[in-house]
Amino acid sequence: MPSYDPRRPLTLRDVSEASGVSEMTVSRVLRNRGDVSVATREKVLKAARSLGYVPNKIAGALASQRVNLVGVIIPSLSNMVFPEVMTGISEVLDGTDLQPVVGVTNYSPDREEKVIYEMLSWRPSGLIIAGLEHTAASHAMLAQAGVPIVEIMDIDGTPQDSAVGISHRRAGRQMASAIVAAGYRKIAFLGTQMPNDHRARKRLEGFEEVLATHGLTLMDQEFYSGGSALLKGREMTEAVLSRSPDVDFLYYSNDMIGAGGLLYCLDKGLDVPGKIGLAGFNGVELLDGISRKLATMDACRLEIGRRAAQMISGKQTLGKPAPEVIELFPVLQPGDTIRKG
Amino acid sequence: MPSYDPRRPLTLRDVSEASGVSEMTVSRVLRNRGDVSVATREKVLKAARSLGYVPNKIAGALASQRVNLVGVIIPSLSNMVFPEVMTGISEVLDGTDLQPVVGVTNYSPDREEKVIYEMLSWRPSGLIIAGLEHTAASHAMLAQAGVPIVEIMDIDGTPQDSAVGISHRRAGRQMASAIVAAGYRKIAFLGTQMPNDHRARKRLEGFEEVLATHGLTLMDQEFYSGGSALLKGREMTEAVLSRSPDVDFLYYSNDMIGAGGLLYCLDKGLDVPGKIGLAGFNGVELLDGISRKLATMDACRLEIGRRAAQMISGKQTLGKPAPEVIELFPVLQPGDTIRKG
DNA sequence: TCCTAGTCTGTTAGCGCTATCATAAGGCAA
DNA sequence: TTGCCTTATGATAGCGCTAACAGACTAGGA
Repeated sequence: MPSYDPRRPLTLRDVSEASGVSEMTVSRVLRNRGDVSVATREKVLKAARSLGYVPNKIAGALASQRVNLVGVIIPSLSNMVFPEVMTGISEVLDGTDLQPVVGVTNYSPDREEKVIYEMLSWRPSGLIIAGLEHTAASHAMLAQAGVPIVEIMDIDGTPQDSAVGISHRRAGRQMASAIVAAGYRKIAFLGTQMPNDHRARKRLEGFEEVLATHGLTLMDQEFYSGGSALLKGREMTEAVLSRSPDVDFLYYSNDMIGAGGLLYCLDKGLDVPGKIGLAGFNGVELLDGISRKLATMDACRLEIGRRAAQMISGKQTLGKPAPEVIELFPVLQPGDTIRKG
Repeated sequence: MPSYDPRRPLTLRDVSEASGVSEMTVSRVLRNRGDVSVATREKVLKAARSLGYVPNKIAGALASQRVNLVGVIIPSLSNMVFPEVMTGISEVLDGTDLQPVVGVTNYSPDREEKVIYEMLSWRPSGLIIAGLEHTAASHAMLAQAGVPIVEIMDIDGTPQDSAVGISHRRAGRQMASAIVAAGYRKIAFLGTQMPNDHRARKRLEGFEEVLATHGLTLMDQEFYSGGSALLKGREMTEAVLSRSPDVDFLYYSNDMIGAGGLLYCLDKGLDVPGKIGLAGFNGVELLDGISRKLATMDACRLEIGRRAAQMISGKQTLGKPAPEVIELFPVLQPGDTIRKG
């Protein structure tokens, strides 16, 4: 057991003195860089271990001008979508020397601005950020950051630098086409009351666009914010069905509220998908345990995370990274809640 | 718009030159520290803004020996429990100048060791870490870190420094008592196959302890790992019920699989809670939308997060922090799946 | 007048590392 | 032997900021 004063933090110098070599050599051993003889290496490692030395990355980063951190800025951790993106990112970064650091904005542009500022002040090697819509100040910071920026989830717009995502507008259109093709006509939308959830908004826009080409409009709409999504889905569904009893399709902005609605319909003994159809969005695996499978579209979250991480880690080595936009294509999963054509 | 070479990152010196004052004064303005005349302050802020300067916290942290980061080390983000802890932590830290940084261990002790090392190498102001069980090396690092450490979720054991949590053993005992009191006797356990989920293990130990005092043992057990929890709950329940048809109670290690089991029982038209009772653990609000409410115990996650953050931020100011252990007491929520006494 | 106190700004010296170059020691061909 | 390369280690000079102190100036009391 080492005897040291815990109030004086250990530095390279302590390890250097304990092992009888210069600080530089200790640094080389600890980073596996440069030629060090086997004997010296062992000696240093032994000393470092017995002291319980943990290198100070603050100092290391300042000296080397390199920080092995990748900032990841997302709106929320509590719905199931972003943890899965994180999984994809971690999966890829685990094979590099980069580390993700998460910042959460709660769908607030102001908060996003602060998080970007905070992140950039640590001079990360790259930034992965959800969405294409940011405040003017945020855009300015991203533009001047001097590191690769990858905007994820959405590609309906102009990326700052690179982007990986799906077209939510197209996703909305696809779902509308499928619903109309299945013969549903009296369609209601149930979604979040979030002015800053641009992706949900774009899906709805695409959705209504297609309805319009068929001479249709939404028969009813219902919005919520906060609370347990499953429960909200149930409540909203009840509200819509009592207000507009002849609705024959419920389009939800996400799978969680869709599942709540589905459970409600099943409880009420409604004929799903005969008399009434339902669809959500996201492909939340979590919900696989429900007896009837909700129609949905996979948002390619895992793949988006992977690609984004690859872009950042790939650009590490190169000098002048070329902006790149990758579009992924979600697949409609009709499940058991849309009538078969 | 500023015209600058994006390859040369901005420093305090650039702002200093642009505004005609010393770097020190710029630093003071940007940190709101010390006396600076209003005129100078404006001048500096204007220059900083127009250049798009973002301070370099790496250098600042090294110089001031202070890092406004709190490391939060948790096993997973994909079940609902830790995001809620994070919410509690953020809620409190938002009122301070501290910032949480998350590390995820995936329930692996080795990975936890690496994450601790990585975190400590950034010299955070404090560390919040889930659980009391760590590798020897992890314990050594925590002991020598020289910053406040708060172990959360669990208090059945000896904390390194401070701790906030519940007694999972007691929680298991409470649930067993309630189940036995309601007259159930043929009890099965369904849980995760994770040797490192110590909290689930402790709950089961407490549970079996009480059964034993009533001359009972578990009639059947079923374990799973990975996959959609809701679906696994369904499958495991089916397996148990077909293997042990006269089981009259299903105790799940978490609410998600419990909910899967509940949906299965309801689909099969079983008499819940008459013929068969169910209970989970966690108080996952997410599941409120299911028509029948699963018996559970709230794990006080939000409160744990809040308290832990308070302990860290409180210890910021004081010199020698006193270790502190806070026990919270979960409340049994009988829901609709345990017979009324 | 001096002296003190208060307000503002600048100078100096690091923080704990790493890049870079310098040096020392050994090996080996000519 | 010389010369030159290779391997192993050390010395020096920062990285971009901030703590701590030093100074310049103003105001006001004796």
